[in-house]
Amino acid sequence: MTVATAAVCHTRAVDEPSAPLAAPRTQASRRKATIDRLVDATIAAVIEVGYHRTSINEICRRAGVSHGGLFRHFATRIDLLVAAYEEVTRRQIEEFASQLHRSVVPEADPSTDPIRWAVQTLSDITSNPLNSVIHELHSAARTDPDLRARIAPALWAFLGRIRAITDDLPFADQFDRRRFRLTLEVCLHVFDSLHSLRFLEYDPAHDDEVIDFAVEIARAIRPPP
Amino acid sequence: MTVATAAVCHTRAVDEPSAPLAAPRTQASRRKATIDRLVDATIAAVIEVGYHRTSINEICRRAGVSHGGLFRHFATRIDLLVAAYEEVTRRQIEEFASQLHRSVVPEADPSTDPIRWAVQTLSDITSNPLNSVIHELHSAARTDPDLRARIAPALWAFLGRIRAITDDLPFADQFDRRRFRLTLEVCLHVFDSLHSLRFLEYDPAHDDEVIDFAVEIARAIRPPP
DNA sequence: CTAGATAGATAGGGATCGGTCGCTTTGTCA
DNA sequence: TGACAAAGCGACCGATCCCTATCTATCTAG
Repeated sequence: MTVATAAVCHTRAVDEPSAPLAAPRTQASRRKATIDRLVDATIAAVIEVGYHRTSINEICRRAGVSHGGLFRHFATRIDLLVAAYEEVTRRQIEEFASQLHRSVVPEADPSTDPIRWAVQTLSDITSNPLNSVIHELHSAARTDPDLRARIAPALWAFLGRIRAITDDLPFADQFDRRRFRLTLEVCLHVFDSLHSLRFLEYDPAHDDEVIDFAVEIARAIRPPP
Repeated sequence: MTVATAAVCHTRAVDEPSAPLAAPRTQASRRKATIDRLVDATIAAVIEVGYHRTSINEICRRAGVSHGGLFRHFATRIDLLVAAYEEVTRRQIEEFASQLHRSVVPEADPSTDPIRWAVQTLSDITSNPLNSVIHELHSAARTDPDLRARIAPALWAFLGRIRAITDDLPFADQFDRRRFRLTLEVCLHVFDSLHSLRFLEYDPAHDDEVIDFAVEIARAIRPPP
């Protein structure tokens, strides 16, 4: 055990005995921990109060970091919001791939229709609160050329990864490629738009109705002409 | 001719001889003209700079009205933005009904497929810049309970009018009611979401591809089971 | 152990925010 | 025509915005 480790253990034992990793020990870990807290706080703030109310103050308050500390790691507010956007797309891709994977592993319920599973997964992903971060930044980017230029590459990468994942779906070869891709795009647009109106009224029954209808569309479109 | 009218005519003849109605003559028309200018300026500002940059200053500058003049007619910024939202939904409904109507009047090209016409109309309406005002306010309303409470009734009325118009489409009875409504809802969601990503890249060819696919879906769904 | 570098905190600058308050200009009505 | 009301104006308010400059605390390296 190094001296530094011993010192940290001592401090923890006195101040907060059961707190996990109260103080990082190296500059690098201190830096990473602060950046992670700032990005997490930014994501939470955009979800809860929206893009234009996610101010430096709001982020610092949530992250427990001072103004000076924030600007040590991010030169501008937009830099931090772009980092949050990239982190959100990364998490969404991870969740999407992970959830889709569950339908093809041997333990999956064999009675599950893979098309329905995929549609349900698209609905789940777009109804994730993280998705509203993406929507908020897209909405802001429409009228902010700087922000638009910053998130465009991340958005293209995001769409590319979605396509790569969906093109590998086991039932893809039951469609012709054009119809398959368009069907998936339609589903994504429908759920994206449908769930962005949840602020008005959340009707799970209607969600299910739309999911059923999307499955019906996919089946009706499936046979090549 | 009253004295006031004579004065106005005189001023117009000197300053801008051909300008239409440079100065309203009654309190009521002055009031209406100012309110209209403020609402128009608000709509234009939201389209061009977005919801959160549509400040009192920005609106007054565009409308040629002072701060004091604005607050004479709208108690808060949100009041004005709600008025702009209602005006936009009114214009969109008007445009929607008018454009749909053109496909059923005798002068319409008889070779036009009414389903394709309706789908194209949905795409046109959602790609109208006015639609971004609706999107901006929905996005802001998600995290602003006051705004949400104010625009919710207008949104419900808007959706109700869309449904009333589409339920009267001449080919509605070729579908069963549930599939017909869901198909229209799917189209609206798809075009809404698709066009909200135009800030990234505008690809008319892809728009056409999606329109073709929407028509294909409608035809595949049409026959009752 | 110490000198230098990195991380974090605090105060405040310059600009803009939504909104108020007197004031002037314009229209109304007896 | 003159008193009153409505419409319009712009200075000003406190709050908040993003960001910087300066200082202290912590970590690294020789």
